[in-house]
Amino acid sequence: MITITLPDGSQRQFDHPVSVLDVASDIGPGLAKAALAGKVDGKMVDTSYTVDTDAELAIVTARDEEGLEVIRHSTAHLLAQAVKRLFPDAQVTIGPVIDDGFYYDFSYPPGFSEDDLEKIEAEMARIAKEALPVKRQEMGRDEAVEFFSQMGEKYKAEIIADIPSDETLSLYGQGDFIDLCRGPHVPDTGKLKAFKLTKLAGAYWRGNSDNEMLQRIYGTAWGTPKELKAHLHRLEEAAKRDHRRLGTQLDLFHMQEEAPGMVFWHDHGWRIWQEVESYMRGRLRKEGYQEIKTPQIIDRSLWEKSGHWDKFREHMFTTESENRTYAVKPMNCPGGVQVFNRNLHSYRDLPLRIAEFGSCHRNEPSGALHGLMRVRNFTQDDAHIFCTEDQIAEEVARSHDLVESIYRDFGFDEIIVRLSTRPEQRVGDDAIWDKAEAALEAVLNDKGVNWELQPGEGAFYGPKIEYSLKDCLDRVWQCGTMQVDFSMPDRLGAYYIDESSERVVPVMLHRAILGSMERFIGILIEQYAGAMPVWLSPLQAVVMNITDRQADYCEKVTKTLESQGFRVESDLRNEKIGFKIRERSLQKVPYLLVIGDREVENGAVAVRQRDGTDLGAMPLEQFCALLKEQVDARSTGLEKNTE
RNA sequence: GCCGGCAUAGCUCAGUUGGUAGAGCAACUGAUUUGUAAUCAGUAGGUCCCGGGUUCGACUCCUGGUGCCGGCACCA
Repeated sequence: MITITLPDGSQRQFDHPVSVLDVASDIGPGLAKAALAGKVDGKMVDTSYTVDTDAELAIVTARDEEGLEVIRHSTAHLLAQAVKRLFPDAQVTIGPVIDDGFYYDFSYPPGFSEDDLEKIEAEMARIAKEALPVKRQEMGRDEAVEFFSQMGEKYKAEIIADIPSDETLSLYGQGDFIDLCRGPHVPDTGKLKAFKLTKLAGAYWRGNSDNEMLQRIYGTAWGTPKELKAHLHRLEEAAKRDHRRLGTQLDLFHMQEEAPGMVFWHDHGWRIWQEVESYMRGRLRKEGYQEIKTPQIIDRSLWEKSGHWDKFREHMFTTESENRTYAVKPMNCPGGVQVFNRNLHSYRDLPLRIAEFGSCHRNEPSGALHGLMRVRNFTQDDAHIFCTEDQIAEEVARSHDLVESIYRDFGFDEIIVRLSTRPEQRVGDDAIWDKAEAALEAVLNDKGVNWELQPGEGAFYGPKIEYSLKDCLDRVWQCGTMQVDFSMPDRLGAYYIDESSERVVPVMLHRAILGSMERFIGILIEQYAGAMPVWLSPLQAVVMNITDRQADYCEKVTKTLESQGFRVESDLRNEKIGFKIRERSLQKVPYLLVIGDREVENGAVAVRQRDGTDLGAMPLEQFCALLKEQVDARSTGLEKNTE
């Protein structure tokens, strides 16, 4: 007797071993049809899997997150099968599930074109219609290597050869196609009916740029056509928040061919920048930072000392003059250390926190550039904290709190925190790295932060904590960073005098909170879809008259608001009020003040909020107070975004 | 840098098999003085990304660049 316990706690008895599908059928024909896989005692299995002991079982359908994963994984196989049918010379490699979909990498030297995607997708639909049963079989490692080698699939064979020899592997076959896979998979290809190939890209074999470039095909897959459609619609909506599109629409900035990866900030964009910068400056002052400014171009010798010349020379902009070579600074730390070195420091001065809004130039690979997110000229809200080893934990903790508090002010709740540890190429011995990594990890754990480890991703001089945010398409961008550096101060001759009058090399913490001003503003724009919170809005209110009769009064209102430090404009054009409101709404101005004869008479302003809400007429003083409250609170949640 | 795409007016885009370009919005001018998301009329605006080539003729075809977009690699 076998007892199967279902998720709702109910039990079913069988006097013989049963497959997942049997159980589903036993429950009902609808479920049997919807069954994509099963979960037996927490483990995902095929519907054909046989249960021969008492177990907990859940039938997995397209409604479950796991079901969607199965669909996506199976659709990747479907893609591979279609490609093999149409391009027999293509070799398969790997095809994992990713957010909302999957991809599959093929080796196909002639390369695919965009047109090929359509053909492949059509072939996939055909195979799905054939409803080919998907069958699992097992094989020993060596046997599997032999199997795929004979098929001419050398990439598959190579992958399998890396698996320990005593492992048994599973293979999944459907019609004329077979692939190595852990599974589970849908019972037959007919279960796949809502997918779309989305993009074609190159990707290096095993992620290494020394290797061959493969052809990667991305796709998305869902349980129903309706879900697929909704997903595509979400992508369209997200594209409307793209900071590059909004940058043009809202006249914030532009870029042009003559200065690739560099930004021309327009008045409104620059107002956002200045507001962000002055806010940061205020926070830093309170945290006991000094602020400095260092030269844009510095002799090569300093970069040689710091080690950057050796490692990053290819990516530095250089210039020659009178037989000397200079580099446009790619980072601020060597300059910052010069300021530190200019004075003799006592241990009593530490920690010494020195900030700089430093404009850096890096000749990034052309393919890396991406709007404001990845540029060649960016300004870091950089700082270097010189301290003793004992002070590291405290300083890292303080910076961490500062990051969290500042991100909150900007309206970000979801921060991705990662710890990147020693890379292969590095300076400093392992004992030092041990200490530095432990220090960072300890702070994150103390703070109860949910963080993720990125082994080997640290800087060449030290490990780092990275604080990342997501853009409108959920792409992750690193913003803040905290790096422990035991090497640079020594290389650049920094020291302080300790209690016994000895010279000691300080530890240097590199940290940025926003990271790059450009990137952070890019993310802000996408976060708010261009409707910046009042305190950051380039224009906080526009005063508009209905007829010429109210022009003087409008000017007076504007002057009053300006004198209180608000960013305000009059719109006295001879246009209908509806037209002005439309235009300014599209500009996402938070408050529109409509002035007609009634308002003039009562010394009032009629206030319309960005989301369309009419707050009605109120005395000017009351509006001033409202605006002030918004600015002070850095309120972000008041309104919903409007298109 | 690598793979795949794209590049036409300030912006968003049309442009059929090669016959020297068009719309909407914006801009400018005039009329209109208007109460919460588009008043009407007129005018002007282009080295069709840049350089070579094929052709009687190239926005269109070929070729070499540049930039941008989507990925990969990179990211001090």
